[in-house]
Amino acid sequence: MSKFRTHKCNELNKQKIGDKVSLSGWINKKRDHGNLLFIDLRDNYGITQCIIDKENSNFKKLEKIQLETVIKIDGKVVERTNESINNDIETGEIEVVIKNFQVLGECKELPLPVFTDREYAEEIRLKYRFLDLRRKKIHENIILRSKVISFIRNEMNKLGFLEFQTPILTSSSPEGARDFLVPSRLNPGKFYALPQAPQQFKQLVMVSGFDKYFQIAPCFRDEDARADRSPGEFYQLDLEMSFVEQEDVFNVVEKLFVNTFKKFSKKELLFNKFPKIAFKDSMLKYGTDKPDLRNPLVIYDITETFLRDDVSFEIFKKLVKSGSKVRCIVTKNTKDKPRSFFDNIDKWAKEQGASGLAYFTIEKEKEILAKGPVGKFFSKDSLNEIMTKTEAKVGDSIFLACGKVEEVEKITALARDKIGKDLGLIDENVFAFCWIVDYPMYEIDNQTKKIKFSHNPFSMPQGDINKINFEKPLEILAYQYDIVCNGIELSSGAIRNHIPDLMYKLFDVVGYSRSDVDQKFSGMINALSYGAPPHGGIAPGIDRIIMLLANEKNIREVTMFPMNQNAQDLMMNAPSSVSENQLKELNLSIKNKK
RNA sequence: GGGGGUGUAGCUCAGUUGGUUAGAGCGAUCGCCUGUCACGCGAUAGGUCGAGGGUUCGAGUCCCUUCACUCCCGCCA
Repeated sequence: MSKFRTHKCNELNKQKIGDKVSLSGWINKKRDHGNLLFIDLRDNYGITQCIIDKENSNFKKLEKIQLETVIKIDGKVVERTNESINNDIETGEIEVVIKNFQVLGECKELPLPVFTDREYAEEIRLKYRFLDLRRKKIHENIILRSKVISFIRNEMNKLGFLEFQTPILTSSSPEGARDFLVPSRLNPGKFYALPQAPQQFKQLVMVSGFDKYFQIAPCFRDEDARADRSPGEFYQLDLEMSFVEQEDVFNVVEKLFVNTFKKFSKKELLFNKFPKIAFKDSMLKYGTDKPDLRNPLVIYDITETFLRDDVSFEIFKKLVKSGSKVRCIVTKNTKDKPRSFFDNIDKWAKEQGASGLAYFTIEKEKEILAKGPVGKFFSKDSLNEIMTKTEAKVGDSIFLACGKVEEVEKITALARDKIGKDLGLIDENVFAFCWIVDYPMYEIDNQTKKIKFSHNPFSMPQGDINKINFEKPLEILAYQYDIVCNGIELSSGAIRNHIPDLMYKLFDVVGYSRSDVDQKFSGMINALSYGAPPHGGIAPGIDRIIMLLANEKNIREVTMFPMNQNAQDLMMNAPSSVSENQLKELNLSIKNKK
């Protein structure tokens, strides 16, 4: 028997009435009636109400004890009267009459309350994370995280995947995010980099003949944080398979997701078979490559209508002539919405940095006409054209944006979310998964105007590899895919290019010479030259999966010890200064101390 | 790097048009209370109004600068 307890705080019930028991835990709450004291004792498993009265010599001491003190109590289980049963807790039919108690861990005055559902400032939560983590919701989130990871691990094992660890200290890679660097003591002036993902290693695992690999892999990227993006580090379910095509990866991952989400959430899956949307179509219909498919709104391109002579919307017409696009969103049956509904959206769009959203409502009097600030610019025939293109009906409204393709995609994507939410079109009780496929191999870098890899440089281009037209690189598609759920990008993956010659040609397009490639990716390119199997994989983000399952909007709510937005750990005081001696050993000196 | 929001007691927040000694709830301390489960009642302590500067007879409130936290843009193959 344990020195500290005979039962956990969720275990006692009517069957145990009369038993002498010991419990250990935190004092969650006290209710002091002067001559009678209730103590809610909490541990990881639950809460048990303990009770003591003034007849007991321990009464005065317990009355004074701080909340969150860790104590052990010895006592007897007694039945509660019918009126005093508490159905909110598992042990609500009984209580423990305290005989003796012992303080196991004292508690100073609390900097933040543990027993409350109230939200409080992030800063104090992070500094006292160990207290914050005692609170119900986040405590449960972290337990959920453990269970999900354990479930995934088990599923992967069942599917024949082998779990391997790959190095944490590795080399800096020229592509992608900013690296975290670690100075090498034994190699002065040189640095390791923490892996942004075990990308090259997992491919090497395939070349090494292990066939199916996975890992709950820590990934490190020195980029700025967002609500759904931890600064610094996060976890991926990294996986890779040999002798597979895109569909084979899809089948494995889709099953895994369906099983995981059905097991850990009450929400319905909108699609058991995830729809596949080509990148190009997604950009057109949703303005983004991470569409929220819970939202029924769709974006239409009606640029051509603005070339008509009977459309007199001169601002847009002028822009269209200089290459701009007009995209629109149709809202069903909104003709009776108040003017403020439309104006709010226009105002909101301006706050997003767009020039606003024009709108009109289609009505029918003698004939079809458009009402609203820009309605007068449209003829009957032009409206009919728009109605055909967009399947809009009388009574529907149309929100219009005009601009360069990227601008118009961005604002319509945001507007689609905004209008969907405003109109209550989004079902919060479903998960809508989809695959985004057929990513382009390359894109134009907006800053440098040069061509660059749009995703992973190791992806396999689509089509006959002997007939790829390297003269038109922007037209080359890759076997590159993402999983998106409810507008959140959960994973991206690819079938890899395992053919060195092809790799050189693809890198040549972005200006890497053969020797550049040999140098920067020596491990990879060398390995691919010694008999590499065709292979591919994907890497779903664990933290975001847990976010969805826990119904949280912020990744810190599912991360045990997160850093703040400035990548500082307020509890451990990281990052911190180091001694001169440490710097000296590493051959480093700090240039500007501030 | 840029934009928005927030910053008042240990915690969560209120504080009107610039006007007396800056308030409430929770927590803390002290007292009362034997059936609560957000127990109740009474009292006490607790404040660099994030910091600095300015306007003013007078600033928590207005202006400027700055710091911290947060959300977004950039960034994240």
